Amino acid sequence: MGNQLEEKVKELKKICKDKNMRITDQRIEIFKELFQSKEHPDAEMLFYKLKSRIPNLSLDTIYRTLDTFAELGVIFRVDSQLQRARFDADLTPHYHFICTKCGTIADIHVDENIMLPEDIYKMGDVKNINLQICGICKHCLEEK
Amino acid sequence: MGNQLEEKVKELKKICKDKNMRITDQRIEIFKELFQSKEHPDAEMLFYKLKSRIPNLSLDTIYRTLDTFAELGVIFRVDSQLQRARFDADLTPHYHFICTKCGTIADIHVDENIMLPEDIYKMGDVKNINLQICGICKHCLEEK
DNA sequence: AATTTTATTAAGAATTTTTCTTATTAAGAA
DNA sequence: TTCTTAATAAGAAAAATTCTTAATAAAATT
Repeated sequence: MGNQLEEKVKELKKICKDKNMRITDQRIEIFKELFQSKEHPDAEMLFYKLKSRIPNLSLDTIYRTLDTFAELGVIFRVDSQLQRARFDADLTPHYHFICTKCGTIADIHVDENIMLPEDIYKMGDVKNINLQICGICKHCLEEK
Repeated sequence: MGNQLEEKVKELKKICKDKNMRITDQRIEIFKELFQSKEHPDAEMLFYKLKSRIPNLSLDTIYRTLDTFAELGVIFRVDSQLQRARFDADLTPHYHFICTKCGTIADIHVDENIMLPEDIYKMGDVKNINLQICGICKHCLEEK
């Protein structure tokens, strides 16, 4: 049970080692806290929870670490990594490819909306379905 | 061609009337600008473009109007309406139901990832797929 | 084990995005 | 035309995130 956590931490340590990243208390504790949480916490929630264990922890470290982890693919960011609110007046069924480098958003038009499990509608009153495919666009890939 | 815009503006005006909302120049021009744009603009991009047509336009009005339109379902917001970055260490295939009222995020686990059209992978280097179902959760619905 | 190198951190300032406050304006009703 | 009040402009304020700099500590080297 709790071994799953240890296993995951071990994995994380290996990834850090492989990437020549240092294994710090902050990194380990932030990961542990997030892994054990089921509430999809934000930086401040983690900060509050970890403050007792790491008294001089700074919020900036949490932001930085979460960014690093998300970049590594060790954790998932639930929010769209868009720094600003973006809008679209096109209401026909389509999704978005978001380039995380240049911020360009491209439409992916489809014949009809993806089929989703019925369970979704049991969660509450569904207002909209937002499918974002994040990555690096062709243009940015060529620049590299 | 350009008639599609006029048609859409007519629709918008009707919706405003039905909802006892005033039909202001600002609202019409913001909608027109967004509808004609294919770049999924943010508030500032719209502000810059509209400034010449409406010299004393304020950025606040744009934010307010876009919010109103999104609420009405007249436009779509591409970013997640999460005000803060939120994270998840669970990497098994699942999606998120986000309550736009209380901010709770609930997991929707699925057997496997949704099938997406191949076209997606032609857009660039896909890093992750983020499916957010937004709405009002059961708990909030009962409170009302 | 001690020393060195340098990545990471803490602290707080700064920046960025968005929202709020208040007086003014103008849409639509009377 | 006048009246009512929703919507706006302007700028202040708030909220979230990132940056700057000096200090710390991880891990490589001696």
